[in-house]
Amino acid sequence: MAARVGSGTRLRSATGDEDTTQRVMRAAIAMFAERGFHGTGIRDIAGAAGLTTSTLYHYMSNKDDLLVEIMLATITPLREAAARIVESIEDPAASIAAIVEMHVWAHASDPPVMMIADTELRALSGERLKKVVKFRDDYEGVWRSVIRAGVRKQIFEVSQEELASRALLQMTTGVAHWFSPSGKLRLEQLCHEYADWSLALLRARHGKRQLHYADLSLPRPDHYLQQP
Amino acid sequence: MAARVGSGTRLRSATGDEDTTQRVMRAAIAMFAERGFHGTGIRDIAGAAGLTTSTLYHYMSNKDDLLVEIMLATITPLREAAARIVESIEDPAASIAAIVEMHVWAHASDPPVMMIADTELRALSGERLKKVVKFRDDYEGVWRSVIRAGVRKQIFEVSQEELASRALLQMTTGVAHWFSPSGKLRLEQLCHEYADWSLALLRARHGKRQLHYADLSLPRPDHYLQQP
DNA sequence: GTCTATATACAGATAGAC
DNA sequence: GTCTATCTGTATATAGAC
Repeated sequence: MAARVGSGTRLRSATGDEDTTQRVMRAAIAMFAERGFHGTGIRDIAGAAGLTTSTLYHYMSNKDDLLVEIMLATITPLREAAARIVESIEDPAASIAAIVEMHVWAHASDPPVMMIADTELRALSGERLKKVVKFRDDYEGVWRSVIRAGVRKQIFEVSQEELASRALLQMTTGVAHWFSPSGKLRLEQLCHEYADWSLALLRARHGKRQLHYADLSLPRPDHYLQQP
Repeated sequence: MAARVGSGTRLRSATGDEDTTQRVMRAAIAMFAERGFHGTGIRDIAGAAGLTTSTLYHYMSNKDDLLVEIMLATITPLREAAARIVESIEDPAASIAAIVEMHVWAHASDPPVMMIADTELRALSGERLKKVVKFRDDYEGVWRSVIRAGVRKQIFEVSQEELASRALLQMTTGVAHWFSPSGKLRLEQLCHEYADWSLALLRARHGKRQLHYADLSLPRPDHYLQQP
């Protein structure tokens, strides 16, 4: 049986045939990112995947579910990586730096899919919307709790913790809107820069000394994104 | 003659009758912000404005031009306010703080229209896109040049000036995506907070002393948005 | 699994009466 | 300036042959 997007199927099936499903996903991602969900027709997706519209419907249940699947497949790895980070790093300053680096890495590595997750929530409604929002809120909750922990331990100094976490999330998510790998900036350097700015914004310090990214020793930005 | 959106007409006509034009604009803004440009039908706009679709076309030339008009009317005041700020404030730290406050004020005061300007560029193409992008780039250019000036005078300390200006813009623009006036946070307090964070991110200092928002004395965040 | 053909609804936009 | 009626194209989705 083929892997069919929607209807609770997973991204990859164990019984072969997932190449086409993957091609459909990537085609939809490219089009949604460029023209938006409502700006993209079912014919556009089919054409980009090299299928007719009827054949396309063999690989997905409908356009809405395809979007949900794309979003969940996008947010889930971020959530898992964030969980691994808070599990393995105690210091809130190092944690938030690692989370920021992971987040920026993911957004710069695949801007189209991240842009969709960032901007197309409004195309959903009802149960579909609820499901995706829950995933996103869980993820953002990790950011908030790390910042709260840092404030409690007097490592960070911000009065509005939730506000600060939103500010950091928006700043870092924005990378997906302009980053292109051809740019002169190396990906790792980009991650370091944003992590350092995040520490500055939170006025991170150990004792009296202001904390910089260079004071920490973290694994590569994509370390926690890798499956264990 | 009525003020007709598109075809180079201005937002307000001198010959009465602009009430309906305004109502059309506000209706379109509300719908575009909620469902997106492509997710909004011409019938939705007409309905929200209390008109039939035919009558709607009496007040606009077409849907694309309506979007362009909304975007230009949104960006223009920001651009003008930013110009007034750099004209009247010499210190780059005070300038960037004032620009951030103005920007956040505008985005929190009217989230829907700012969200549209932020997310619906991809709905445009050709000449229309070029025109709006030029306006936006001009505005963002002011941020960059202020940051550059601060780095030159050794008031700011960032290695990637363009990157920093993008980070600040994205962080502050994000306010439009969640702010609701019913929140417990006062609007002015919000502006101060973001301005302070921006100074922290840029590692602003006068001499050896790190600069905080409280060290500056700026007019109210909306001061420069008012017409002279 | 893939196709041709098509059902059904809705999109943006206009004609022309009043 | 506003309406009713409608044109024309395209949208999502499906039926059913191969």
